[in-house]
Amino acid sequence: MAKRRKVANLLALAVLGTVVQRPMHPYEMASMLRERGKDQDMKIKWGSLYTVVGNLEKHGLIEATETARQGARPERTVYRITDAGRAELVDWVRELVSTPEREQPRFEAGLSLLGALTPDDATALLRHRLSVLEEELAGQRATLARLGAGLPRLFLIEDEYDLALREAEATWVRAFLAELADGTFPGLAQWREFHETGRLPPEFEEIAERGSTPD
Amino acid sequence: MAKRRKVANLLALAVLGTVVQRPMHPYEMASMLRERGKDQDMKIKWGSLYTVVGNLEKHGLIEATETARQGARPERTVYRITDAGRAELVDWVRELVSTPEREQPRFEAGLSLLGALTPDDATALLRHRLSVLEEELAGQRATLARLGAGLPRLFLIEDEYDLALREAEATWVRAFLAELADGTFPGLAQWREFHETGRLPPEFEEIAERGSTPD
DNA sequence: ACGCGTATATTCGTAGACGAGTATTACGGA
DNA sequence: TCCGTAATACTCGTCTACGAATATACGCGT
Repeated sequence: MAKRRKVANLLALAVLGTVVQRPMHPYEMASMLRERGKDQDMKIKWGSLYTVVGNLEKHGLIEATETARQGARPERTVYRITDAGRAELVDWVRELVSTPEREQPRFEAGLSLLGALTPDDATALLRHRLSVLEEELAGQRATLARLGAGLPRLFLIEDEYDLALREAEATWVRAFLAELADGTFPGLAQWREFHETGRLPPEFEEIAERGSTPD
Repeated sequence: MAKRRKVANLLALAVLGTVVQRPMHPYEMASMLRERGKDQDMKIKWGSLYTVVGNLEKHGLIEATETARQGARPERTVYRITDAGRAELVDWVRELVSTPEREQPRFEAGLSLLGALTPDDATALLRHRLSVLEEELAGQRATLARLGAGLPRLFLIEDEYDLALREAEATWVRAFLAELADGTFPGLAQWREFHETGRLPPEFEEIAERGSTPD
């Protein structure tokens, strides 16, 4: 079992990743993260940032250096990474890269309860998802091409990976939609029937009672 | 903006998904979830379960019916879904299905700091990841085939989706590894140099200083 | 030279997530 | 029949995440 990290929040990893470059104060870390677009989705959570920095310090992964004060403002504490911090950073990245981990994406949670919608509703919504997805993909491809011109690939692999996976998602949704649209999806009739009559077709009752994956 | 849910935890969605079938007490919900393998990764978090059930009740999405007591044990409260709960369930699933959302998978976080490892280390770790992934995929394919025989596809789409995405991940990792192995990955020399000399090649210094994605 | 919007920089309170503990019952074997 | 182990069913306390509030500095339009 991966020994659990003293500071588990992924934001802490990002912080270590910035402060390894040069000493910084928290707000500066946030700005650097923001500049890198590391945040676009996960918008900087100020609360967490200071908690996490505090914890990193408590566990000796970073340490305060100067605590300069400018004008009458609260003093900005500048942190520097320690050897332990550097070690933790490498170890953490090694773990993340080497070990696939089952995550629970929200879409999957939705899919697992897709039966709660009517087939027609599900179809319409998936179509919507697909079109948004396609738009976003176009944008991502463009950005990647633009940045790829001036930056080493190494700085962009996360984006390449993200793009690849989202493309796979789009492909999957398209295939699923096709089956729904042309009626070849097996069980479509029963699914529809269930929503019209409000009852499960008899052959499913026992199935619904127990779980669907009796491992 | 998606109005935020009164109860945001995804576990709450799962709970609604079980209790919509018939009234249940918390422990029973957990068992049903476990049976469905909904947990294998996200092992049931007992603490959260009762908090979440409490919150669902507080917001009128479920309500207590009988509070039977057997023997001297603490009374088991049985909950039933309300109309509001049913509405919330459908609305939530609709949202999850219709709207792609940027998530932050752990692997991606690792990739974005891949530069912290040496190319050789990264290669070895990715190979490890790939082999674990392949093994898991074989397992998933087998399970899916086995279950697919006795269950309607609708009950298994999350698994199909998950399989498809993990396959895409494996494919991507394979391609990346190939580039690293045959040395065609651009910037490989500089990456290696950085770890040998401890300094960035001059052409990257300015890049490292500002962010990599000046959106 | 004076507001005023925006960027800088951090603190604090609270809701929620979760691990670990607790207590009872059922069951199977020696 | 007696004990140990597994399953049932929950409670509690801690630790964390995060939103929202706060307060000052700076640039620029008028």
